[in-house]
Amino acid sequence: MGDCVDHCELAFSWKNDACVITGFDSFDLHMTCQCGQAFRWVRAGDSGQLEEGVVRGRFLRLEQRGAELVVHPPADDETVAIVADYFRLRQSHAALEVGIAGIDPIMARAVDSARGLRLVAQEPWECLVSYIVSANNSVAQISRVVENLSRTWGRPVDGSLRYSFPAPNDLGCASEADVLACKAGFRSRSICEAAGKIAGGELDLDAVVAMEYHAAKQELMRLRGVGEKVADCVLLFSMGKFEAFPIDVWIERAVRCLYFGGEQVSHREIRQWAAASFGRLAGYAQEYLFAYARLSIPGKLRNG
DNA sequence: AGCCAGGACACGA
DNA sequence: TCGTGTCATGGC
Repeated sequence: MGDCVDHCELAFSWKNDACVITGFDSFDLHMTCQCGQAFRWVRAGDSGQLEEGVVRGRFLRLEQRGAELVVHPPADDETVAIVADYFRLRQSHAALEVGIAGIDPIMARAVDSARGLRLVAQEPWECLVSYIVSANNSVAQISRVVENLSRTWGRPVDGSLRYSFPAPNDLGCASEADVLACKAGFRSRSICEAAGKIAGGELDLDAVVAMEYHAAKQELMRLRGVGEKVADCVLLFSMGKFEAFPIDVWIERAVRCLYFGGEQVSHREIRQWAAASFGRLAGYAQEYLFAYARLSIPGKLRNG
């Protein structure tokens, strides 16, 4: 069930320059875009029905109508392909959710609280910078900084007022003071160093993608500002390493309260427990737990 | 005013 | 290998 085999046969039909995608199973566009794994999606439209974002240098304007996903113009073949790929629409997600919900009653509740939540296939470089920025930061602030970086060094994206996320080369030309002006704070130095190392070929993200999970994690952690948690997020959200189990304050709280009776648990213990409990699906389990924990703000999960 | 936010790092024991 | 203070920045 975690083999990421494509199961869903998608159908595409064009109406009025928009493309309607059907054929996918369990999928919730807003849940997926707003859960805090990616930072460039904006809810738009009169009733907040749209999700607008920039992926691979293209402006995407999406709307879900039940079992239909509408790609608003421009919906050329490449754009539609990017959408299907980004949200992994060919993957049978319903089957995966059944598998996760079947692990234990807590996971059943977690899946139920966020059904249709997908792990998107982000671009590694953008994801890396986003999660360097995430250190001791809030989702709203991370989005702001990523948007500032794009506006400052990215390229204008056709059909929108948005900008592409700058390539390592483009960001590599920036001074630390320039990055600081984007409100990146104490993470500015880490961003500049990462851009320099990747632009200079000292670290090859394509090579990291090809590595086995643990080796890939060690490689990413060579970068300043990249510890275990950030590395796991990059591996999970942009490199298809679904055994990654990022542990942040929310996950620690959720695991401690829901599984360890409120007793203190070290990150090392949580990692071992997650690997033993969820195996290759750890990343998906983590994302449902994260959504479940954040949904129960403020404090249902606090202190046992 | 003080604490928290999808932490990492240097330091000391 | 473990805890602790610190790092910008903004919201509550």
